[in-house]
Amino acid sequence: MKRKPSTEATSAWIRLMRVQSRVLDCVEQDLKKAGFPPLAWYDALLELSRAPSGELRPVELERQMLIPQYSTSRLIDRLVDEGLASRRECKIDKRGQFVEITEAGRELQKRMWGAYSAAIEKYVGSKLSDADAVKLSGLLDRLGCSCGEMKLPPVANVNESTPPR
Amino acid sequence: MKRKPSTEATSAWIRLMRVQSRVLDCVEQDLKKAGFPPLAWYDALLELSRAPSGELRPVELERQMLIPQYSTSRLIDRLVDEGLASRRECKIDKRGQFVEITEAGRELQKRMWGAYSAAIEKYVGSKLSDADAVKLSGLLDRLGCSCGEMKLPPVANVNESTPPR
DNA sequence: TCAAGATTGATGCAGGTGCATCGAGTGGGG
DNA sequence: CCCCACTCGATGCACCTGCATCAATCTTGA
Repeated sequence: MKRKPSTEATSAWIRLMRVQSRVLDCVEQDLKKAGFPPLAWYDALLELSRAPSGELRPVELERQMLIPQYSTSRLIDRLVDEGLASRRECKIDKRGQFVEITEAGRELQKRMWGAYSAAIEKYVGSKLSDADAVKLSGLLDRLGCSCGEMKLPPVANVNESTPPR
Repeated sequence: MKRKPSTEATSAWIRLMRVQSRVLDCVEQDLKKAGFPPLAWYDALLELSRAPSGELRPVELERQMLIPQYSTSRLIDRLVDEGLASRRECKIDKRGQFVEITEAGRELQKRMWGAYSAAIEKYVGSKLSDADAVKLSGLLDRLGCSCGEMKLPPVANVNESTPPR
């Protein structure tokens, strides 16, 4: 009789899986209904817009977003196709390149934040007091910071002008 | 200055997304490395094995698993292809059918639970006290039970003979 | 200096997912 | 009884993902 994971742990696991997939679904649906592209585009545009001169190496973007290399490569393709970013050659390392956000990209990112933040409020903010949100973050951090080893910023300086990291 | 979602809520949202994707990834990887199929197969086999006579209507399975209809249909295809389940006609409603788990299916489900439970312990159980796991479950439930309207069972009666719902 | 190995980014292929739609079958109201 | 609306499950299509691998370039160390 090993009983490896406690019933409590198992229950938390199940809820983690189900709740995030439901909530993510809801948010993505809201964005889509508002005529916006998927969240991944927002994340990429945000990272680019944050970067010193609006440009990043694909490798950097990849590390920020925690997605595989080929996935980054194709996401950039799509952004470029839509005129939201452009590829620029990298003089110092001819293997590499820079990806630079365009004005259209910056603008889309800002417009998306409107719908995105509304969705976060609707599906998360309105369900939890700030104190509970902090508790939840703390518990989640305990899970996150070790199966991989990425660090999220301590507790985030987020407001309407500098959206989420 | 609207500041719709508090920074606390936004931070919780980000962590929810990132942590679950990391943890899920880890668990799926462990299963794959142990030579098992994806978690979705396990979930389906579990639901089938729980059902009164080891069979369910696809529609039921769909509702249990919270996945779209076409997805269920194709998942069943794969299970049947691998001999883990079989389709049986439904006499009372000729549109429908029953899906019945096979012996091979039941056996695979049990073997997978070994690897699966070990992964849950590794990535969740070992990171959280039971009390914290309960807190986490409670907070997650507050998010889950309203963007859709499914109810997870109150807190789960899970042990080594009756794996997670 | 040069070969071996590591890093960057792209891509062919197989498979999975979402969307729309279809055909078969049911069932309820006129 | 029949027609219309609905439910059940399957499927064609486009797209997206993971995996393996590639070519180009950089770096290292003998």
